[in-house]
Amino acid sequence: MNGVTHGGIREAIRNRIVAGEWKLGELIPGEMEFAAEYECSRTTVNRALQALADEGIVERKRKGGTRVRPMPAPQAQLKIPIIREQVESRDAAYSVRIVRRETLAPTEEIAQLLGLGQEGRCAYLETLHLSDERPFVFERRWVNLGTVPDFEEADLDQTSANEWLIRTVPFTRGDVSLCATSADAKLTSVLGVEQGEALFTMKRVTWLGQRSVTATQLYYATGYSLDFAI
Amino acid sequence: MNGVTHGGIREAIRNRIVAGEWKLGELIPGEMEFAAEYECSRTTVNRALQALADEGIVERKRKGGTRVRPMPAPQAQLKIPIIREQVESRDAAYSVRIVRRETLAPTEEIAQLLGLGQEGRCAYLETLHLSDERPFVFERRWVNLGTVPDFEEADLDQTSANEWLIRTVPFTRGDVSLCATSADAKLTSVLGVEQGEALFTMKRVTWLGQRSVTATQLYYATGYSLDFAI
DNA sequence: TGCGTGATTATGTATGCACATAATATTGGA
DNA sequence: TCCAATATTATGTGCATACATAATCACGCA
Repeated sequence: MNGVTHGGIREAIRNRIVAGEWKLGELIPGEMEFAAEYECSRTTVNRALQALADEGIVERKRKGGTRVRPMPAPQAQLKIPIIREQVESRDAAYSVRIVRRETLAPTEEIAQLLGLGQEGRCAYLETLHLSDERPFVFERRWVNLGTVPDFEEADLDQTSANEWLIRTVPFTRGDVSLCATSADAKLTSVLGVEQGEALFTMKRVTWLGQRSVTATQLYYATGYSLDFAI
Repeated sequence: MNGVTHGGIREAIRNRIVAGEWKLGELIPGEMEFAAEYECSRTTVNRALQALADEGIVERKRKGGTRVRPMPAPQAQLKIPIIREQVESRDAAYSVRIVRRETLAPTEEIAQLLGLGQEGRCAYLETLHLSDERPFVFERRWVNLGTVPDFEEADLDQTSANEWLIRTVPFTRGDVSLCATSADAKLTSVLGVEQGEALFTMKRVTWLGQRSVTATQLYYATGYSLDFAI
Protein backbone atom coordinates (compact mmCIF):
# COMPACT_ATOMS: atom_id res chain seq x y z
CA MET A 1 0.00 0.00 0.00
CA ASN A 2 1.19 3.39 -0.89
CA GLY A 3 -0.67 5.52 1.59
CA VAL A 4 -2.63 6.69 -1.43
CA THR A 5 -6.31 5.91 -1.39
CA HIS A 6 -9.05 6.97 -3.76
CA GLY A 7 -10.49 8.93 -0.86
CA GLY A 8 -7.16 10.65 -0.31
CA ILE A 9 -6.77 11.57 -3.94
CA ARG A 10 -10.35 12.81 -3.98
CA GLU A 11 -9.59 15.13 -1.08
CA ALA A 12 -6.34 16.27 -2.59
CA ILE A 13 -7.84 17.12 -5.96
CA ARG A 14 -10.81 18.79 -4.34
CA ASN A 15 -8.47 20.98 -2.34
CA ARG A 16 -6.50 21.87 -5.42
CA ILE A 17 -9.72 22.84 -7.17
CA VAL A 18 -11.03 25.07 -4.40
CA ALA A 19 -7.56 26.56 -4.06
CA GLY A 20 -8.09 27.78 -7.59
CA GLU A 21 -5.37 25.76 -9.30
CA TRP A 22 -7.64 25.51 -12.32
CA LYS A 23 -10.10 28.10 -13.44
CA LEU A 24 -13.80 27.42 -13.37
CA GLY A 25 -14.80 25.50 -16.45
CA GLU A 26 -11.22 24.66 -17.20
CA LEU A 27 -9.97 21.23 -18.11
CA ILE A 28 -8.02 19.49 -15.38
CA PRO A 29 -5.40 16.80 -16.06
CA GLY A 30 -6.48 13.41 -17.31
CA GLU A 31 -6.63 10.21 -15.31
CA MET A 32 -3.29 8.99 -16.59
CA GLU A 33 -1.53 12.19 -15.57
CA PHE A 34 -2.96 12.11 -12.07
CA ALA A 35 -2.09 8.42 -11.84
CA ALA A 36 1.51 9.25 -12.67
CA GLU A 37 1.59 12.16 -10.26
CA TYR A 38 0.15 10.25 -7.32
CA GLU A 39 1.87 7.03 -8.33
CA CYS A 40 -1.18 4.90 -8.38
CA SER A 41 -3.26 3.17 -11.00
CA ARG A 42 -5.66 4.91 -13.32
CA THR A 43 -8.51 3.01 -11.67
CA THR A 44 -7.86 4.68 -8.39
CA VAL A 45 -7.83 8.13 -9.94
CA ASN A 46 -10.97 7.22 -11.84
CA ARG A 47 -12.82 6.47 -8.62
CA ALA A 48 -11.67 9.70 -7.08
CA LEU A 49 -12.76 11.77 -10.05
CA GLN A 50 -16.07 9.98 -10.30
CA ALA A 51 -16.72 10.73 -6.67
CA LEU A 52 -15.96 14.40 -7.29
CA ALA A 53 -18.39 14.28 -10.19
CA ASP A 54 -21.00 12.80 -7.82
CA GLU A 55 -20.35 15.68 -5.47
CA GLY A 56 -20.97 18.07 -8.30
CA ILE A 57 -17.47 19.57 -8.19
CA VAL A 58 -16.42 18.49 -11.64
CA GLU A 59 -18.04 17.49 -14.89
CA ARG A 60 -16.76 14.60 -16.93
CA LYS A 61 -17.31 13.73 -20.51
CA ARG A 62 -15.96 10.78 -22.37
CA LYS A 63 -13.12 11.87 -24.49
CA GLY A 64 -13.89 15.41 -23.43
CA GLY A 65 -11.92 15.14 -20.24
CA THR A 66 -12.73 16.40 -16.78
CA ARG A 67 -13.41 20.04 -16.10
CA VAL A 68 -14.19 22.12 -13.07
CA ARG A 69 -17.90 22.77 -12.94
CA PRO A 70 -18.51 26.34 -14.07
CA MET A 71 -21.49 26.91 -11.80
CA PRO A 72 -20.90 24.83 -8.75
CA ALA A 73 -24.63 24.41 -8.20
CA PRO A 74 -24.45 24.66 -4.47
CA GLN A 75 -26.09 21.67 -2.94
CA ALA A 76 -26.62 21.25 0.69
CA GLN A 77 -27.45 18.31 2.80
CA LEU A 78 -30.51 19.68 4.53
CA LYS A 79 -31.46 17.71 7.58
CA ILE A 80 -35.17 17.96 8.12
CA PRO A 81 -35.46 18.54 11.80
CA ILE A 82 -37.52 16.60 14.26
CA ILE A 83 -39.24 19.13 16.43
CA ARG A 84 -38.50 17.32 19.67
CA GLU A 85 -34.81 17.34 18.89
CA GLN A 86 -34.87 20.96 17.85
CA VAL A 87 -36.29 21.94 21.19
CA GLU A 88 -34.12 19.66 23.25
CA SER A 89 -30.97 20.80 21.45
CA ARG A 90 -31.68 24.26 22.79
CA ASP A 91 -31.79 22.88 26.31
CA ALA A 92 -35.48 23.53 26.56
CA ALA A 93 -38.16 21.18 27.79
CA TYR A 94 -40.26 19.68 25.03
CA SER A 95 -43.95 19.03 25.38
CA VAL A 96 -46.90 18.54 23.07
CA ARG A 97 -50.52 19.44 23.36
CA ILE A 98 -53.08 17.93 21.05
CA VAL A 99 -55.48 20.72 20.29
CA ARG A 100 -57.90 18.83 18.14
CA ARG A 101 -58.25 15.33 16.81
CA GLU A 102 -61.02 13.95 14.69
CA THR A 103 -61.89 11.95 11.64
CA LEU A 104 -63.33 13.89 8.75
CA ALA A 105 -63.51 14.22 5.02
CA PRO A 106 -60.56 16.21 3.75
CA THR A 107 -60.95 19.62 2.20
CA GLU A 108 -60.71 19.68 -1.53
CA GLU A 109 -57.21 21.11 -1.37
CA ILE A 110 -55.99 18.36 0.93
CA ALA A 111 -57.78 15.66 -1.04
CA GLN A 112 -55.90 16.79 -4.08
CA LEU A 113 -52.58 16.90 -2.23
CA LEU A 114 -53.13 13.38 -0.97
CA GLY A 115 -54.53 12.12 -4.24
CA LEU A 116 -57.89 11.20 -2.71
CA GLY A 117 -61.38 11.20 -4.10
CA GLN A 118 -64.47 12.40 -2.28
CA GLU A 119 -64.87 9.19 -0.31
CA GLY A 120 -61.44 9.32 1.28
CA ARG A 121 -61.35 9.32 5.06
CA CYS A 122 -58.70 11.23 6.92
CA ALA A 123 -57.66 11.80 10.47
CA TYR A 124 -57.18 15.46 11.18
CA LEU A 125 -54.90 16.54 13.96
CA GLU A 126 -53.91 19.89 15.33
CA THR A 127 -50.91 19.83 17.61
CA LEU A 128 -49.05 22.52 19.46
CA HIS A 129 -45.37 21.83 20.16
CA LEU A 130 -44.03 23.68 23.15
CA SER A 131 -40.55 24.68 24.16
CA ASP A 132 -40.37 25.36 27.87
CA GLU A 133 -44.15 25.74 27.81
CA ARG A 134 -43.93 28.46 25.18
CA PRO A 135 -45.52 27.80 21.78
CA PHE A 136 -42.89 26.73 19.29
CA VAL A 137 -44.64 25.09 16.37
CA PHE A 138 -48.26 24.66 15.42
CA GLU A 139 -48.91 21.58 13.35
CA ARG A 140 -51.85 20.73 11.14
CA ARG A 141 -51.81 17.17 9.91
CA TRP A 142 -54.03 15.04 7.75
CA VAL A 143 -53.42 11.30 7.77
CA ASN A 144 -54.77 9.16 4.95
CA LEU A 145 -56.67 6.43 6.79
CA GLY A 146 -56.87 4.43 3.58
CA THR A 147 -53.12 3.93 3.83
CA VAL A 148 -52.77 3.90 7.60
CA PRO A 149 -56.03 2.65 9.12
CA ASP A 150 -54.37 1.97 12.46
CA PHE A 151 -53.73 5.63 13.02
CA GLU A 152 -57.28 6.16 14.23
CA GLU A 153 -56.59 4.11 17.36
CA ALA A 154 -52.98 5.15 17.83
CA ASP A 155 -52.07 6.32 21.29
CA LEU A 156 -50.43 9.66 20.71
CA ASP A 157 -49.86 10.54 24.34
CA GLN A 158 -46.66 8.54 24.42
CA THR A 159 -45.23 9.30 21.03
CA SER A 160 -45.93 12.20 18.71
CA ALA A 161 -47.89 11.59 15.55
CA ASN A 162 -44.78 12.07 13.50
CA GLU A 163 -42.77 9.54 15.44
CA TRP A 164 -45.68 7.10 15.45
CA LEU A 165 -45.97 7.33 11.68
CA ILE A 166 -42.26 7.02 11.07
CA ARG A 167 -42.17 3.91 13.20
CA THR A 168 -45.21 2.35 11.59
CA VAL A 169 -45.06 3.30 7.92
CA PRO A 170 -41.60 4.13 6.68
CA PHE A 171 -42.37 6.45 3.81
CA THR A 172 -40.62 6.12 0.52
CA ARG A 173 -40.87 9.64 -0.78
CA GLY A 174 -41.77 13.06 0.40
CA ASP A 175 -42.44 16.44 -1.08
CA VAL A 176 -41.36 19.37 1.02
CA SER A 177 -42.21 22.97 0.51
CA LEU A 178 -40.86 25.89 2.52
CA CYS A 179 -42.62 29.22 2.54
CA ALA A 180 -43.71 32.14 4.66
CA THR A 181 -47.19 32.58 6.07
CA SER A 182 -48.85 35.62 7.51
CA ALA A 183 -50.43 34.78 10.84
CA ASP A 184 -54.22 34.66 10.68
CA ALA A 185 -56.54 34.80 13.67
CA LYS A 186 -56.23 31.10 14.42
CA LEU A 187 -52.44 31.09 14.31
CA THR A 188 -52.31 34.29 16.28
CA SER A 189 -54.28 32.85 19.14
CA VAL A 190 -52.68 29.45 19.27
CA LEU A 191 -49.07 30.55 18.84
CA GLY A 192 -49.44 33.75 20.78
CA VAL A 193 -47.97 35.96 18.09
CA GLU A 194 -49.07 39.29 16.68
CA GLN A 195 -51.70 39.38 13.99
CA GLY A 196 -50.05 39.34 10.57
CA GLU A 197 -46.61 38.25 11.77
CA ALA A 198 -44.49 36.40 9.25
CA LEU A 199 -44.21 32.73 10.17
CA PHE A 200 -41.77 30.29 8.68
CA THR A 201 -43.79 27.40 7.32
CA MET A 202 -42.96 23.89 6.20
CA LYS A 203 -45.44 21.82 4.23
CA ARG A 204 -44.84 18.17 3.68
CA VAL A 205 -46.59 15.31 1.92
CA THR A 206 -45.19 11.82 2.29
CA TRP A 207 -45.88 8.78 0.18
CA LEU A 208 -45.65 5.05 0.60
CA GLY A 209 -45.14 3.91 -2.95
CA GLN A 210 -48.14 5.21 -4.84
CA ARG A 211 -50.25 5.85 -1.75
CA SER A 212 -50.15 9.06 0.18
CA VAL A 213 -49.53 8.79 3.89
CA THR A 214 -49.81 12.18 5.46
CA ALA A 215 -49.85 15.89 4.73
CA THR A 216 -48.42 18.22 7.33
CA GLN A 217 -48.15 21.93 7.77
CA LEU A 218 -45.79 23.26 10.39
CA TYR A 219 -46.05 26.89 11.46
CA TYR A 220 -43.01 28.02 13.41
CA ALA A 221 -43.29 30.80 15.93
CA THR A 222 -41.88 34.20 15.09
CA GLY A 223 -38.14 34.48 14.75
CA TYR A 224 -37.46 30.89 13.84
CA SER A 225 -34.89 30.21 11.17
CA LEU A 226 -33.77 26.98 9.58
CA ASP A 227 -29.99 27.02 9.43
CA PHE A 228 -27.63 24.81 7.56
CA ALA A 229 -24.28 24.83 5.88
CA ILE A 230 -23.26 24.21 2.33
CA MET B 1 -21.06 -7.67 -19.74
CA ASN B 2 -24.18 -8.59 -17.91
CA GLY B 3 -26.25 -5.48 -18.18
CA VAL B 4 -25.59 -5.15 -14.46
CA THR B 5 -23.74 -2.03 -13.43
CA HIS B 6 -22.79 -0.78 -10.00
CA GLY B 7 -25.11 2.14 -10.69
CA GLY B 8 -27.94 -0.23 -11.53
CA ILE B 9 -27.43 -2.29 -8.40
CA ARG B 10 -27.25 0.88 -6.37
CA GLU B 11 -30.62 1.94 -7.74
CA ALA B 12 -32.10 -1.49 -7.23
CA ILE B 13 -31.00 -1.79 -3.65
CA ARG B 14 -32.07 1.75 -2.90
CA ASN B 15 -35.50 0.96 -4.24
CA ARG B 16 -35.74 -2.18 -2.16
CA ILE B 17 -34.76 -0.21 0.90
CA VAL B 18 -37.30 2.55 0.43
CA ALA B 19 -39.90 -0.07 -0.45
CA GLY B 20 -39.43 -1.28 3.10
CA GLU B 21 -37.95 -4.68 2.36
CA TRP B 22 -35.80 -4.24 5.44
CA LYS B 23 -36.79 -2.40 8.57
CA LEU B 24 -35.01 0.74 9.63
CA GLY B 25 -31.77 -0.10 11.34
CA GLU B 26 -31.98 -3.66 10.13
CA LEU B 27 -29.08 -5.57 8.64
CA ILE B 28 -29.33 -6.06 4.89
CA PRO B 29 -27.67 -8.97 3.07
CA GLY B 30 -23.90 -9.08 2.75
CA GLU B 31 -21.93 -8.28 -0.34
CA MET B 32 -21.54 -11.93 -1.27
CA GLU B 33 -25.27 -12.54 -1.14
CA PHE B 34 -26.04 -9.56 -3.33
CA ALA B 35 -23.29 -10.61 -5.69
CA ALA B 36 -24.89 -14.03 -6.03
CA GLU B 37 -28.34 -12.54 -6.46
CA TYR B 38 -27.34 -10.07 -9.14
CA GLU B 39 -24.80 -12.43 -10.64
CA CYS B 40 -21.90 -10.08 -10.49
CA SER B 41 -18.69 -9.82 -8.53
CA ARG B 42 -18.44 -8.70 -4.94
CA THR B 43 -16.47 -5.66 -6.11
CA THR B 44 -19.43 -4.36 -8.02
CA VAL B 45 -21.78 -4.78 -5.09
CA ASN B 46 -19.18 -3.11 -2.91
CA ARG B 47 -19.18 -0.02 -5.06
CA ALA B 48 -22.95 0.13 -5.03
CA LEU B 49 -23.16 -0.19 -1.25
CA GLN B 50 -20.40 2.34 -0.71
CA ALA B 51 -22.25 4.79 -2.90
CA LEU B 52 -25.40 4.23 -0.86
CA ALA B 53 -23.35 4.86 2.26
CA ASP B 54 -22.13 8.11 0.69
CA GLU B 55 -25.73 9.05 0.04
CA GLY B 56 -26.49 8.43 3.67
CA ILE B 57 -28.98 5.64 2.99
CA VAL B 58 -27.06 2.89 4.75
CA GLU B 59 -24.41 2.59 7.41
CA ARG B 60 -21.57 0.18 7.07
CA LYS B 61 -19.23 -1.21 9.64
CA ARG B 62 -16.41 -3.58 9.05
CA LYS B 63 -17.52 -7.02 9.96
CA GLY B 64 -20.69 -5.46 11.35
CA GLY B 65 -22.39 -5.59 8.01
CA THR B 66 -24.53 -3.05 6.28
CA ARG B 67 -27.69 -1.75 7.82
CA VAL B 68 -30.44 0.60 6.77
CA ARG B 69 -29.83 3.94 8.31
CA PRO B 70 -32.45 4.65 10.92
CA MET B 71 -33.54 7.83 9.29
CA PRO B 72 -36.24 9.35 11.38
CA ALA B 73 -34.20 12.39 10.44
CA PRO B 74 -34.68 12.40 6.72
CA GLN B 75 -32.03 14.26 4.84
CA ALA B 76 -32.76 15.93 1.61
CA GLN B 77 -30.47 17.10 -1.07
CA LEU B 78 -31.46 20.72 -1.31
CA LYS B 79 -30.25 22.43 -4.41
CA ILE B 80 -29.85 26.09 -3.72
CA PRO B 81 -31.44 27.75 -6.67
CA ILE B 82 -29.90 30.32 -8.93
CA ILE B 83 -32.48 33.01 -9.39
CA ARG B 84 -32.03 33.30 -13.12
CA GLU B 85 -32.67 29.58 -13.51
CA GLN B 86 -35.68 29.74 -11.24
CA VAL B 87 -37.25 32.38 -13.38
CA GLU B 88 -36.34 30.82 -16.69
CA SER B 89 -37.59 27.40 -15.63
CA ARG B 90 -41.02 28.99 -15.30
CA ASP B 91 -40.80 30.20 -18.86
CA ALA B 92 -40.58 33.77 -17.77
CA ALA B 93 -38.15 36.41 -18.94
CA TYR B 94 -35.42 37.17 -16.44
CA SER B 95 -34.04 40.63 -15.90
CA VAL B 96 -32.17 42.45 -13.17
CA ARG B 97 -32.21 46.00 -12.03
CA ILE B 98 -29.49 47.35 -9.80
CA VAL B 99 -31.22 49.64 -7.37
CA ARG B 100 -28.24 50.84 -5.49
CA ARG B 101 -24.53 50.26 -5.53
CA GLU B 102 -21.90 51.86 -3.39
CA THR B 103 -18.89 51.27 -1.25
CA LEU B 104 -19.40 51.80 2.45
CA ALA B 105 -18.46 50.64 5.88
CA PRO B 106 -20.63 47.72 6.90
CA THR B 107 -23.15 47.95 9.68
CA GLU B 108 -22.11 46.35 12.90
CA GLU B 109 -24.34 43.37 12.26
CA ILE B 110 -22.85 42.74 8.84
CA ALA B 111 -19.32 43.33 10.06
CA GLN B 112 -19.88 40.62 12.61
CA LEU B 113 -21.37 38.25 10.04
CA LEU B 114 -18.42 38.78 7.75
CA GLY B 115 -15.88 38.70 10.55
CA LEU B 116 -14.68 42.24 9.84
CA GLY B 117 -13.35 44.93 12.10
CA GLN B 118 -14.25 48.61 11.87
CA GLU B 119 -11.84 49.30 9.05
CA GLY B 120 -13.32 46.72 6.67
CA ARG B 121 -14.54 48.02 3.36
CA CYS B 122 -17.55 46.52 1.68
CA ALA B 123 -19.44 46.92 -1.52
CA TYR B 124 -23.13 47.22 -0.87
CA LEU B 125 -25.55 46.28 -3.57
CA GLU B 126 -29.31 46.30 -3.81
CA THR B 127 -30.69 44.34 -6.71
CA LEU B 128 -34.18 43.61 -7.89
CA HIS B 129 -34.65 40.40 -9.84
CA LEU B 130 -37.61 40.47 -12.17
CA SER B 131 -39.68 37.72 -13.70
CA ASP B 132 -41.48 39.00 -16.77
CA GLU B 133 -40.89 42.52 -15.48
CA ARG B 134 -42.63 41.73 -12.22
CA PRO B 135 -40.59 41.87 -9.01
CA PHE B 136 -39.49 38.41 -7.99
CA VAL B 137 -36.65 38.76 -5.51
CA PHE B 138 -35.09 41.71 -3.77
CA GLU B 139 -31.47 41.18 -2.90
CA ARG B 140 -29.28 42.99 -0.42
CA ARG B 141 -25.65 42.02 -0.70
CA TRP B 142 -22.46 43.02 1.03
CA VAL B 143 -19.20 41.98 -0.59
CA ASN B 144 -16.01 41.90 1.44
CA LEU B 145 -13.62 43.97 -0.66
CA GLY B 146 -10.73 42.72 1.43
CA THR B 147 -11.31 39.29 -0.09
CA VAL B 148 -12.58 40.34 -3.51
CA PRO B 149 -11.06 43.74 -4.35
CA ASP B 150 -11.93 43.34 -8.03
CA PHE B 151 -15.61 43.44 -7.28
CA GLU B 152 -15.59 47.20 -7.11
CA GLU B 153 -14.89 47.45 -10.83
CA ALA B 154 -16.90 44.45 -11.92
CA ASP B 155 -19.28 45.03 -14.78
CA LEU B 156 -22.57 43.74 -13.44
CA ASP B 157 -24.69 44.62 -16.44
CA GLN B 158 -23.73 41.45 -18.23
CA THR B 159 -23.69 38.99 -15.38
CA SER B 160 -25.40 39.17 -12.02
CA ALA B 161 -23.33 39.76 -8.91
CA ASN B 162 -23.92 36.20 -7.86
CA GLU B 163 -22.73 34.77 -11.12
CA TRP B 164 -19.76 37.12 -11.21
CA LEU B 165 -18.71 36.04 -7.75
CA ILE B 166 -19.22 32.37 -8.42
CA ARG B 167 -17.09 32.65 -11.52
CA THR B 168 -14.36 34.62 -9.82
CA VAL B 169 -14.07 33.27 -6.31
CA PRO B 170 -15.24 29.71 -5.83
CA PHE B 171 -16.32 29.65 -2.23
CA THR B 172 -15.44 26.76 -0.02
CA ARG B 173 -18.15 27.01 2.59
CA GLY B 174 -21.43 28.75 3.13
CA ASP B 175 -23.91 29.28 5.91
CA VAL B 176 -27.51 29.44 4.88
CA SER B 177 -30.46 30.48 6.94
CA LEU B 178 -34.09 30.33 5.87
CA CYS B 179 -36.74 32.37 7.61
CA ALA B 180 -39.81 34.52 7.15
CA THR B 181 -39.76 38.31 7.11
CA SER B 182 -42.60 40.75 7.46
CA ALA B 183 -42.45 43.33 4.69
CA ASP B 184 -41.34 46.75 5.92
CA ALA B 185 -41.81 50.00 4.03
CA LYS B 186 -38.73 49.52 1.89
CA LEU B 187 -39.61 45.98 0.87
CA THR B 188 -43.19 46.98 0.29
CA SER B 189 -42.26 49.65 -2.19
CA VAL B 190 -39.58 47.80 -4.05
CA LEU B 191 -41.34 44.44 -4.32
CA GLY B 192 -44.77 45.89 -4.73
CA VAL B 193 -46.36 43.84 -1.98
CA GLU B 194 -48.71 44.78 0.83
CA GLN B 195 -47.30 46.22 4.00
CA GLY B 196 -46.65 43.45 6.51
CA GLU B 197 -46.85 40.59 4.02
CA ALA B 198 -44.91 37.45 4.91
CA LEU B 199 -41.88 37.08 2.67
CA PHE B 200 -39.79 33.98 2.34
CA THR B 201 -36.21 34.99 3.07
CA MET B 202 -32.85 33.37 2.50
CA LYS B 203 -29.72 34.67 4.16
CA ARG B 204 -26.35 33.45 3.09
CA VAL B 205 -22.75 34.03 4.05
CA THR B 206 -20.04 32.43 1.98
CA TRP B 207 -16.42 31.87 2.83
CA LEU B 208 -13.21 31.31 0.95
CA GLY B 209 -11.16 29.42 3.47
CA GLN B 210 -10.96 31.69 6.49
CA ARG B 211 -12.00 34.83 4.67
CA SER B 212 -15.58 35.88 4.21
CA VAL B 213 -16.67 36.61 0.67
CA THR B 214 -20.19 37.91 0.71
CA ALA B 215 -23.34 38.15 2.79
CA THR B 216 -26.64 38.09 0.99
CA GLN B 217 -30.25 38.48 1.92
CA LEU B 218 -32.86 37.42 -0.59
CA TYR B 219 -36.45 38.50 -0.08
CA TYR B 220 -38.83 36.56 -2.29
CA ALA B 221 -42.09 38.11 -3.40
CA THR B 222 -45.30 36.92 -1.82
CA GLY B 223 -46.39 33.39 -2.56
CA TYR B 224 -42.96 31.98 -3.28
CA SER B 225 -42.13 28.56 -1.96
CA LEU B 226 -38.95 26.55 -2.08
CA ASP B 227 -39.87 23.02 -3.09
CA PHE B 228 -37.84 19.87 -2.98
CA ALA B 229 -38.20 16.15 -2.50
CA ILE B 230 -36.85 13.85 0.11
C1' DT C 1 -14.61 -20.03 35.40
C1' DG C 2 -12.04 -16.53 33.30
C1' DC C 3 -9.13 -14.65 30.00
C1' DG C 4 -5.97 -14.07 26.30
C1' DT C 5 -4.63 -15.68 21.65
C1' DG C 6 -5.37 -16.89 17.31
C1' DA C 7 -8.80 -18.13 13.60
C1' DT C 8 -12.62 -16.58 11.10
C1' DT C 9 -15.43 -13.41 8.80
C1' DA C 10 -17.13 -9.21 6.36
C1' DT C 11 -15.94 -5.28 4.68
C1' DG C 12 -12.30 -1.74 2.83
C1' DT C 13 -8.91 -0.72 -0.60
C1' DA C 14 -5.77 -0.99 -4.55
C1' DT C 15 -4.28 -3.12 -8.83
C1' DG C 16 -4.08 -4.84 -13.58
C1' DC C 17 -6.70 -5.98 -17.14
C1' DA C 18 -10.22 -6.23 -20.75
C1' DC C 19 -13.62 -4.31 -23.04
C1' DA C 20 -17.47 -0.60 -23.75
C1' DT C 21 -18.69 3.97 -25.14
C1' DA C 22 -18.69 8.51 -26.81
C1' DA C 23 -16.48 12.37 -28.79
C1' DT C 24 -13.03 13.93 -31.73
C1' DA C 25 -9.57 13.50 -35.45
C1' DT C 26 -8.23 11.52 -39.64
C1' DT C 27 -8.66 9.61 -43.85
C1' DG C 28 -10.51 8.32 -48.27
C1' DG C 29 -13.70 8.38 -51.92
C1' DA C 30 -17.01 10.66 -55.01
C1' DT D 1 -14.50 20.24 -51.62
C1' DC D 2 -17.51 17.80 -48.89
C1' DC D 3 -19.28 14.01 -46.53
C1' DA D 4 -19.02 9.54 -44.61
C1' DA D 5 -16.33 5.79 -42.82
C1' DT D 6 -12.66 4.75 -39.73
C1' DA D 7 -9.13 5.41 -36.21
C1' DT D 8 -7.89 7.40 -31.97
C1' DT D 9 -8.44 8.76 -27.35
C1' DA D 10 -10.26 9.55 -22.57
C1' DT D 11 -13.34 8.03 -19.73
C1' DG D 12 -16.84 4.27 -18.03
C1' DT D 13 -17.40 -0.21 -16.28
C1' DG D 14 -16.79 -4.93 -14.51
C1' DC D 15 -13.87 -8.71 -12.90
C1' DA D 16 -10.49 -11.45 -10.39
C1' DT D 17 -7.25 -11.00 -7.18
C1' DA D 18 -4.49 -9.67 -3.27
C1' DC D 19 -3.98 -7.76 0.87
C1' DA D 20 -5.63 -4.66 4.97
C1' DT D 21 -8.49 -4.09 8.94
C1' DA D 22 -11.74 -4.59 12.53
C1' DA D 23 -15.03 -7.27 15.01
C1' DT D 24 -16.30 -11.61 16.62
C1' DC D 25 -15.82 -16.42 17.75
C1' DA D 26 -13.54 -20.58 19.34
C1' DC D 27 -10.19 -22.66 21.63
C1' DG D 28 -7.13 -23.83 25.12
C1' DC D 29 -4.61 -22.81 29.15
C1' DA D 30 -4.31 -21.33 33.91
